[in-house]
Amino acid sequence: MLSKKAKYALKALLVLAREQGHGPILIGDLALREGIPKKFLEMILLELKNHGLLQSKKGKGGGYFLAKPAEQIFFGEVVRILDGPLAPIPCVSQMAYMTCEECQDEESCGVRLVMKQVRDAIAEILDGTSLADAAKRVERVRRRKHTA
Amino acid sequence: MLSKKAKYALKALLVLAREQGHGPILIGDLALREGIPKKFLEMILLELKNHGLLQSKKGKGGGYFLAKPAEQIFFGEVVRILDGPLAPIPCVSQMAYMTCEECQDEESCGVRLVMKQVRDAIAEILDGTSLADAAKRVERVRRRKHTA
DNA sequence: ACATACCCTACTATTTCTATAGAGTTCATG
DNA sequence: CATGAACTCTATAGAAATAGTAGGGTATGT
Repeated sequence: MLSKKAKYALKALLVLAREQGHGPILIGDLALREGIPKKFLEMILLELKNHGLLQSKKGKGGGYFLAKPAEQIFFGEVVRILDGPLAPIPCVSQMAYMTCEECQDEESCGVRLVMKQVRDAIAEILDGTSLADAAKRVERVRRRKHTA
Repeated sequence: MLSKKAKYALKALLVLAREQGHGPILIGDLALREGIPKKFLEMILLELKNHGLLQSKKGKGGGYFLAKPAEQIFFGEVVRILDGPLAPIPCVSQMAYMTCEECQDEESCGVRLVMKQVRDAIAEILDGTSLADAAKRVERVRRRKHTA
């Protein structure tokens, strides 16, 4: 399950991706535009900044902007920062592996075998999709809708 | 994230799948064998029974056994019973769809587009893997390990 | 009758999630 | 250099979910 934190983060990042190059954007604007509680979003963006995904400018004319091109920020990275490992179970996590205490033989655990497959499928999608990719797909949907 | 409940359930079911046809198995035996708190497992198995995956017999010589062939019980079903929808976000869930209140236009939401992909990938794996499938894979690993 | 073993409800402790509050810091501008 | 805009950071708090525990009830084989 994706937390609201991660969902809000991704929504805000997608706006920032779209507006990239047009100068900093206010937290308040992002919050208003995406229907996110402002104070909550403040915390989230700060965390993303501290992990190097965003940069900010204080004072008048300030705001947030992407620290790197939208092509280089992936969904997987964002989710890992805010929600932790992608793996559905710690014994198949790449970034936060932990054995199950109750497991007799991890290698031949049926649950683990299947959950490993799930982890890999999730990781392939989320680590293979950048903000730019998602933004492009959104554009395509919007255009199709508009034309129809 | 898979809850311990679902993990324990799947572990117990895999044992029952393996022992299918050899009569009922005691909760206590399952608990001991898989390192699961007995009372907790009791609750879990009951829930699975109430959803039609298991049958039971009371009194001496009693215990639990699968209600249908291991080929017809899928990981997806078990996880849905114990943890709810597979979808990482309610707006892409098949069984428990809910709109995000804050979303302006769901159809062109980038987060949703990507999470839909994730849901489908998870569902394909979990709804495509039966207890029998997993048991077979476990057997294969064990044999390989033994031979080597 | 009696022991065995599942059935069921309720409760509790801990943790996680979703925020909110409020004071502090930096910066542009007049 | 004062002022206000805007981000920074820590602490706190209420609600919900998670992971169990307790304890009695019910059916069954001998």
